[in-house]
Amino acid sequence: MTNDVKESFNPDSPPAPAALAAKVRTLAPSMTRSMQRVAEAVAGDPAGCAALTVTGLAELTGTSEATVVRTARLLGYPGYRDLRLALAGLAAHQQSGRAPAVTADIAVDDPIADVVAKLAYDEQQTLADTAAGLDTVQLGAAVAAAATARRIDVYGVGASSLVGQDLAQKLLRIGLIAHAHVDPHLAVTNAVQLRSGDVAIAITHSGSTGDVIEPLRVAFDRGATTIAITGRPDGPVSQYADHVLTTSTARESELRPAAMSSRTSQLLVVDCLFIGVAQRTYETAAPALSASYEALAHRHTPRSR
Amino acid sequence: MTNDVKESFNPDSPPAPAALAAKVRTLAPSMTRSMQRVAEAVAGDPAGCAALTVTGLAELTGTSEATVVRTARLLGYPGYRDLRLALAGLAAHQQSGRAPAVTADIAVDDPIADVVAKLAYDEQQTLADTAAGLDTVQLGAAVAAAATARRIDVYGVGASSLVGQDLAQKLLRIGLIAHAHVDPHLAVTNAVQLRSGDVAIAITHSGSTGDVIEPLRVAFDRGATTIAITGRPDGPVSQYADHVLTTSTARESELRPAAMSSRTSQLLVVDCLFIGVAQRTYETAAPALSASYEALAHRHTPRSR
DNA sequence: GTCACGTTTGAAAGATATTTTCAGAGGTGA
DNA sequence: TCACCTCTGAAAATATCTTTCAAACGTGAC
Repeated sequence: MTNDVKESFNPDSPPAPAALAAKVRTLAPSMTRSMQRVAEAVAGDPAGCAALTVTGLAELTGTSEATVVRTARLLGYPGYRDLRLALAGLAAHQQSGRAPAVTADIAVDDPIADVVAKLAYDEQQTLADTAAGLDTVQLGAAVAAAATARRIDVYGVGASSLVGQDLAQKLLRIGLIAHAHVDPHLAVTNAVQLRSGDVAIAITHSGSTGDVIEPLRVAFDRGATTIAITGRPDGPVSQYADHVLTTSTARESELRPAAMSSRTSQLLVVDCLFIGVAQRTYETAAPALSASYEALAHRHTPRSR
Repeated sequence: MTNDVKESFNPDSPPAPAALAAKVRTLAPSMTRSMQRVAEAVAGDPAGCAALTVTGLAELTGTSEATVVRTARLLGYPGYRDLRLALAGLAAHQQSGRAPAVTADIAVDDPIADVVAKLAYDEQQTLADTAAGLDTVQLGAAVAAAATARRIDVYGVGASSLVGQDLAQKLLRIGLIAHAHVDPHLAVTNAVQLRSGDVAIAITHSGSTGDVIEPLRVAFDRGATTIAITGRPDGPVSQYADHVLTTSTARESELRPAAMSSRTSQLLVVDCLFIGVAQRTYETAAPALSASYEALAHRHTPRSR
């Protein structure tokens, strides 16, 4: 049989979802005049009909409830109620098939709803790209180093600084000694203290942020295990990194600076790193996490309910 | 005849097409026990529930018809009939897209590659849920207020503080006067300065973080336009918010605290807010953005290769 | 502990929607 | 023209959904 339903590439129809129009055409000749009017309305605007009661559809088609029910029966449903459910499904199906035009850049005059859709789509894309491009061997090595580190220093400036703080905050929560450095001078000063068994993590999208490379270089020279989280694995920062974790570089637009999407990518990498460490230190991490929840609980006012 | 084909991307907030699962999670905490049972059944097996009458679903969940109707109302539908139609749509929707393979929670003994895949998937899901559940009208109003604000104060503590800093950082970049407050005492002290024409933004996942609610309340009392970004739109924080932007509540596990996925959701909302504001202030925002790029350029060492 | 009060809940009444029934309208061929 | 059949919709019957209301439950105050 040759189904040439052109609206969807998925003509799959176990009960009778998308093949409704075809069914109407097939059965139309065996219908009476009134029933044809109903069937026509149903096939022409499934979504609209799904919103109508049996009485409403009868009025719309200038027929009676009885006729509507008869038509539903002829189309293979137990009654109008079930036809209506099928129509609702069909409507949703059609709407989803309508390819969302979210691949375009965000423009100045985009309505706010489009901004939300495009942004969410882009971020999802960034996540997928990052996950696909992440070297799990490098990640595993980084996790191993961090899980057993005496102390962990994180360097990041600008947008990356927040990512670094996020990482340090979480590592602290599971009982590790982690610190995020924002001030480049203090970062270098502290890096001097590092030695073998310590871990230094530099976060920079461009891979060439001097303020971040410098402390990492010092840590590297001191014998610490160094990790770079960067979108440019071939950049200068990698020179001083034992392990390089690559973030993806999403497309940017005038309204959406690179810092925005790189942050999403960086956060995913950082979260993976964190969870990996939490797994390895589960014995101590789990109680530490519970403890921090409880400590916070009293800071929340009781809910209204 | 009047065909009212609704083909806008995000028709309106009351009926939720695919965002149902997210909506259930968001609203679940504010539900009573019986209603939670119903909501759980609905979210767990939309297709199955779509086949049930109100009586059937009441029996299945061991509750009464009244409770089922109440739940449907809470989820934003006029009654059970409409919820059922939406469920039918959702079921059809789900059937078209194949079931994802990475729905399991992250376990302690997952290999690192699985962690990456699951985490990325969860985050993507969180983004989709957030985008679907975001009220664009509220967002638009928030954007309008922020774009014309004399000054913008952002409150957030803990994980949300980083989100707040991110927002403030970006708004500063396009020439707005924005400040992220981390210290609750200073936040209140500063909130006293606010007045009509100013904007205060509180970020709290739980919706009941006293340290964040307090400054927002003060700002609200002073006549500033207040915005709450929260996962609990029915929480105490909303009392003092002119506009509530809802973040989605993703499932959490022992290794993946709620703070982690809420952060993703919050960042998306914040980014949408930012871009909305950037659109509205494009004349000044665009040059400001370019200027900040150039100012940063010399901080990057020329790349190797 | 006990009481008062607000919340939650389901049984049953009430309102709608759907299905069935049935009698008349409309058509067709002798 | 008439007998006969099909088609049709009004209205009754049934199913489904919604609302009401009082009892059960939980919670905080005393």
